[in-house]
Amino acid sequence: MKNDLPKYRKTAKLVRKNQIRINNERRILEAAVKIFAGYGYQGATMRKIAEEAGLPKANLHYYFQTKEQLYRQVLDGIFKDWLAAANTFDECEEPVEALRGYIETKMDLSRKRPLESRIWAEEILRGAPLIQDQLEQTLAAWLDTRVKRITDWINKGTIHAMNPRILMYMIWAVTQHFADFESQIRA
Amino acid sequence: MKNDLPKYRKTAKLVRKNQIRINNERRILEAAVKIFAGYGYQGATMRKIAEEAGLPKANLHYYFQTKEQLYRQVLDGIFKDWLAAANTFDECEEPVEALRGYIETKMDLSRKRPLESRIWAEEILRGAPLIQDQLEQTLAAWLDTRVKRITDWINKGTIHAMNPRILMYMIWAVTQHFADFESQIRA
DNA sequence: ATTAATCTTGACCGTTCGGTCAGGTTTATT
DNA sequence: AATAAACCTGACCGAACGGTCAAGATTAAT
Repeated sequence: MKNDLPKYRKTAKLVRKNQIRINNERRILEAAVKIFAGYGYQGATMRKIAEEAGLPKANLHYYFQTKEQLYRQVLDGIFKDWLAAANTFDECEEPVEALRGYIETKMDLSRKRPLESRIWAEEILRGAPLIQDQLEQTLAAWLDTRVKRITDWINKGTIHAMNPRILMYMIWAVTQHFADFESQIRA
Repeated sequence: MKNDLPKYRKTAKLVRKNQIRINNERRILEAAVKIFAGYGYQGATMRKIAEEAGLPKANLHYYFQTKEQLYRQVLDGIFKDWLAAANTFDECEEPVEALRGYIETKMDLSRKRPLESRIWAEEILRGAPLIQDQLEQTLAAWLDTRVKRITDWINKGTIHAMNPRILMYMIWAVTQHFADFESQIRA
């Protein structure tokens, strides 16, 4: 009895209580995306990110202990989006539609979030020094199921025989690179 | 008469005279390629390059005044090689052979010189901040002649109708990205 | 109203960065 | 042999880096 009201209020308060934290972390992460995309990991500085976020530098370190941790969280967000987009590959039965859907979704993602795409590309280019484990585990499994699917298509004669893994890499390469270079291609 | 011998000797001496300079500049450039490829422009330091070259840091600054100048020379070398490879596009009359030859040469180059390819990719990814002008001039002209060629093929019906510029970009993207990501693809 | 927890921040720290320079050594020229 | 030119380098510099911290301000809980 005594607990019900406090409990209810406590929950409500908790939502509001974290508002400052949530808000500031978002601001910092958004600023971090811009700066990391524009300067790369090494070129980006905590000062620039703080300036972009409109907060004192020491405040960034209150929410994210180190530059590397901040960068990791940025990468995490990108990785989740990328994986989600990749799932469109499973929605279609026919190879043409599945591939087209996947490519379009991936291109869309890169176009709509060019900054994140750039950060991602740089991290991969540098050999994914910070997310190698995560990438190897998640990506290997993800790739395997798609490779199996393509193999099935080949066996059924729906598409020409080819190394399915190579096909996936080609699609990956084309979309990623296209997205990254699009702004320059325009010019 | 009096001049002949001295002149001859002078030339011979000049060749030998510059040996030290030529040798050291080569050593430094080779070290710079390794370090720039491994750490990126910002991540690379003159100390690391000096260590890799086995020379004191101050010595690098004797031959290359600034880090940026050293980096520019590295880029210059890569650009020249890349352009030379690109000329294989002109050697064949038939589209299939021309394209295949170009792609193969470019892939070969990327495979044989993965470090340079990486540096190049990173520079492009960052928006070519240091070689934009050079790139725009040389590349635009280079692209134009190839685009004309592809257009001719299309008009003759030798290949399917498509945006020739897009075709070039796709080939470029695939080969470049493939080369850059190959080591990871292997793993 | 008081206490506790969270948030904020200017000032500061040790380290490393790119770059400089004086003065010595080696190599080329006469 | 003497002079000049090119080369070498340890020691040093100011600036900027990532990160810390104490002490105050704000917000939440009792």
